[in-house]
Amino acid sequence: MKNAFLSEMNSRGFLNQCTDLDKLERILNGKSIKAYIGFDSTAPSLHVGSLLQIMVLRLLQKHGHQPIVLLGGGTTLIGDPSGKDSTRKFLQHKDIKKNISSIKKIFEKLLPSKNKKTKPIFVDNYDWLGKLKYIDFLRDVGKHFTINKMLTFDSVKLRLDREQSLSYMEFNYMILQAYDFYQLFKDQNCILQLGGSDQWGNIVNGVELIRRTLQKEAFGLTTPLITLSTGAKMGKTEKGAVWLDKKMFTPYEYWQFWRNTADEDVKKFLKYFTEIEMDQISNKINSEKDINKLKILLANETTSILHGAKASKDSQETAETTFSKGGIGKNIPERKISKDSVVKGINILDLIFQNDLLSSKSEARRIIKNKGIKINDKVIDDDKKVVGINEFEGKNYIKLSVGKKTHVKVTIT
RNA sequence: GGAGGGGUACCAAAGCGGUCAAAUGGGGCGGGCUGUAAACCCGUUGACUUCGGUCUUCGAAAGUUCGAAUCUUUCCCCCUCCA
Repeated sequence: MKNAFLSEMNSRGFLNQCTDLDKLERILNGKSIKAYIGFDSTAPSLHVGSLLQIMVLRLLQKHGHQPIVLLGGGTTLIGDPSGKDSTRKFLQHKDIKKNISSIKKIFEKLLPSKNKKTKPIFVDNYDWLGKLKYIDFLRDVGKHFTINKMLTFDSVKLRLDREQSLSYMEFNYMILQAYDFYQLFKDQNCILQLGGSDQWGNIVNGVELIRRTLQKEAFGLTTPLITLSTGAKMGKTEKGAVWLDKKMFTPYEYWQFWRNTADEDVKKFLKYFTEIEMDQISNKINSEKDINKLKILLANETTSILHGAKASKDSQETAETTFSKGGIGKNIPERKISKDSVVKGINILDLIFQNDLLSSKSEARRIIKNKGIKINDKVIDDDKKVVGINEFEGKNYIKLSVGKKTHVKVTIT
């Protein structure tokens, strides 16, 4: 592959399917293009599940092309049935708008905007979808879609095969997404739509719509679906989603998430989620025998991309202090406790519960029984334990641990 | 429209008048081993508790009964077959 962008896409493992790779390559060799990816606005933040797409946009910028970030104010009102078993909850337009504005902030951190030629363009498809007239739309756009074909798309077929209901509203999703591409092609001269492999059907529909209505060629390219070695989907942990917004998921937690990558996934993730040059990655993989060092590298790089170099370094230091030295790192989540309660003494269950470390006292009791609760690394084996000034050992804080990985610093105020 | 089957905890699925806070499996959580992996092993998995118990839960509501996830009635939802 001669084109630098596509060849890096390829070597990083980002290429899944393309409508016409050879032709796209010829075009990319000749000029800079605009490409777009659409993002759902169902939540106030994106989570790591969208990170691969963002990495692709960064790569696009690195090679001199301009990304268009489509935040689906219109399509989120409808809900993409791709890969979903059931209709998701109905969102209100005002909530979607709020989501869009906070998601946008994340993109502003992740996509550099200094270079005029590659700075990201943000669009909201509500701007055009919201204005559509039903009859006109059916005549102009709807006539290009046959039900016969729509029924063959996975997003629809899977639902029907499993006999899960698919509303007429959702059934229209793919047409709206196709129309988005058409719109961006016409208005912005955007010739490429990127997306995850589950978006293939939606993307192809857009390419075809453009061909039929404008007699022009547009391209679609998808990235593979990432699955973890455990078979689970990326981005969700048992404790919830791994959010990119630091208010919802702190840099330290984010660092920990990557640090805890399964052995089998580390090399793959270095390619996907860091921007270390490919030859350096292979060097490191070959020379580094300690897989934990590679995990730290992964955590450092990913955290640095999202939260900045300092946050990444702090997180690493915190992890080192906390896990290797058994101390309290500076980025460890902090909790406050009033001087009063310390003097009076506070029951261990209340202490845990009040600090939101566990969702119930029963759970805390159980864990105490299993020797999972520690104060300053000493196991607490009595659920009636009263924590008082003694536990503070002359300092104004203690380390309170639940299990091996959750540690908080409780400070007297 | 007709005939049948079903809705049980995070998920799947058993229970079909008391011994049911509900078998079993998965998942989760805690511990052990290790490397803040994986695999494996042990424990645990509704809430509150003075550890005696108490309270809330088997689609929803009402009822029968000393006692209901289990029986009755009505309602809501899902599925299969026929038209």
